[in-house]
Amino acid sequence: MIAKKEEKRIRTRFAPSPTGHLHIGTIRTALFPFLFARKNKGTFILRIEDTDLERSKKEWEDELLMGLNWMGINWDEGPVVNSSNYIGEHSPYRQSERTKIYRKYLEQMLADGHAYYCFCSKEEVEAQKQYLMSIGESPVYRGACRDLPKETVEKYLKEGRPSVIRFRTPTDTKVSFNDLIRGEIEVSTETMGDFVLAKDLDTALFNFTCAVDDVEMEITHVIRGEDHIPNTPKQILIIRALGFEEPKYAHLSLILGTDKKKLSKRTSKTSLIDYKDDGYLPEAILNFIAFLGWNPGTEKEIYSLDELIADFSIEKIQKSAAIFNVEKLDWINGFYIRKKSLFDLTKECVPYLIRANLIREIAVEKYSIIETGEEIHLEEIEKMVALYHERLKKLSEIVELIDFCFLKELDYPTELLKWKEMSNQEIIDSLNKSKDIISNIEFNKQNLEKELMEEANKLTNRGNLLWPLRAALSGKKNSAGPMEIAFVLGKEKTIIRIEQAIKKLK
RNA sequence: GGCCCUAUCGUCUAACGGUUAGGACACCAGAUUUUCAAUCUGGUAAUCAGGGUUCGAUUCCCUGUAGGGUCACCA
Repeated sequence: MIAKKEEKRIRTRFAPSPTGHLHIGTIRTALFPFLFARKNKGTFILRIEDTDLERSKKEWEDELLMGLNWMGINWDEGPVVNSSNYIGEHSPYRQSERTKIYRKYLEQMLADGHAYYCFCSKEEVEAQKQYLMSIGESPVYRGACRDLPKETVEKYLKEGRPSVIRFRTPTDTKVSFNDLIRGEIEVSTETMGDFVLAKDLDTALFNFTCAVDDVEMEITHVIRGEDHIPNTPKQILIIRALGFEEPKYAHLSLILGTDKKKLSKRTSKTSLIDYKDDGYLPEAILNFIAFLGWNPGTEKEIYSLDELIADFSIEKIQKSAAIFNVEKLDWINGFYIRKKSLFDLTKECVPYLIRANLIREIAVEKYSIIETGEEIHLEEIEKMVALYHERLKKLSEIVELIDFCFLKELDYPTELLKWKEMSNQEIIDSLNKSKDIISNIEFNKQNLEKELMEEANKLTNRGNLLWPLRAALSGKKNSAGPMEIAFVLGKEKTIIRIEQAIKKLK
């Protein structure tokens, strides 16, 4: 059955090159075309632009794929997977596997005169550019090879002279396109010159491969970073020379660091992996990144991926660059952590505790505490995590927050036990009082709370009882409350810690 | 240097040409509290500058300024 021809289904692509760590800004240029495709029930394509064999590495591609997967940005098309390496059913398209396609179009352009061989040396080209720059003109190639007689070209080729393939850019005309985000953009062909399409028939370069693939893959909307604006007219020219119609374009602004420069390692972490390791949740990063340059026009700010898809629209994308502001990311991350179930949160915290050498996994949901050798079940760790569920901004912080729960003896200055103007003797008395109460009650949360607070309320300042106790139990200036901690620690450990503190004071 | 893009609180941003220029993060103050968070309440804080167009410009136009991108046989 022949399907009725409907209006073009939307197809977008994300076309990264695997030449380094997966940048947080790269995630954003993946997210927007993804959202646009999903919103419009279209197709989202992943195309790895690895024509630069020198710089492209498999490890970077792996990191890229894992990162996208972690964020929930999945692509729809590509060669069917036959290795177990991928989580999705398709591996991405790779330009390194498409040289035949590029060759075909290159030959076509050479044959119809849209492209030509150039035999100028790098030095000649460079010198010309320097000169043009010095007289205030666009530094572009305007070489002699453009109109080399056919016979000369063939002769040179036969001689094996080094050459490249250039585009015969139409002179003295303008290329314009309607950017979906920025509106009309017009560029004169005089400012681009005859740029290089390929080093040779089997080594096509970026502008050419990109243009060819966008039409070959029937991309309807090219959504990419602002840094590609200058490439767009070139690619449009190539596409038209090939006899196709160009897609629509939308150029996203860049993410800037706090120094208002392109986000770089100088001012913050830049790779997604670093954020992941630091304990940022994918849903928080997603929410934050989406709102850097986009908003729904309402006051709703918390968005899941599905909600983003539902409300996404290209018109709401901001034209200006946004500064990456970690404080807001921290806030959103804390928000998502608070929303997480305690069980899930605990499971995500465990790897951090293991990495910090506080515990070691010995069986499913069972661990041993490194320092004491004691066995501990996930449920008990859960109680510790619960103490800080509301305070946590990123998962990695859990280590410094609950490390005291796993230690045999705490190391802290005696000074810490002192609340306001208490004397040593008063602190000892206070701790003894707490110890008596804890020793004599039936040990549970309610009793702890009730008896200790009752005693504290008798004093002019509750801190006189509660501060020394809390400091003795946690060894920290800031922590959760003493009753909560005592309950998590258990009766025996609680009493030992009070005794240790008293000993310190004597 | 040429070309291109951008410009609202410190930051992310909202505002059919008519609003006391709104919200969020951060910050400050208060409430709560043994501490630190969390939470609640309140507050400080912005239309880059100069010209137009208009009865009226954050909004439209021009110029300037500032910032960014790009000018590879990289992508």
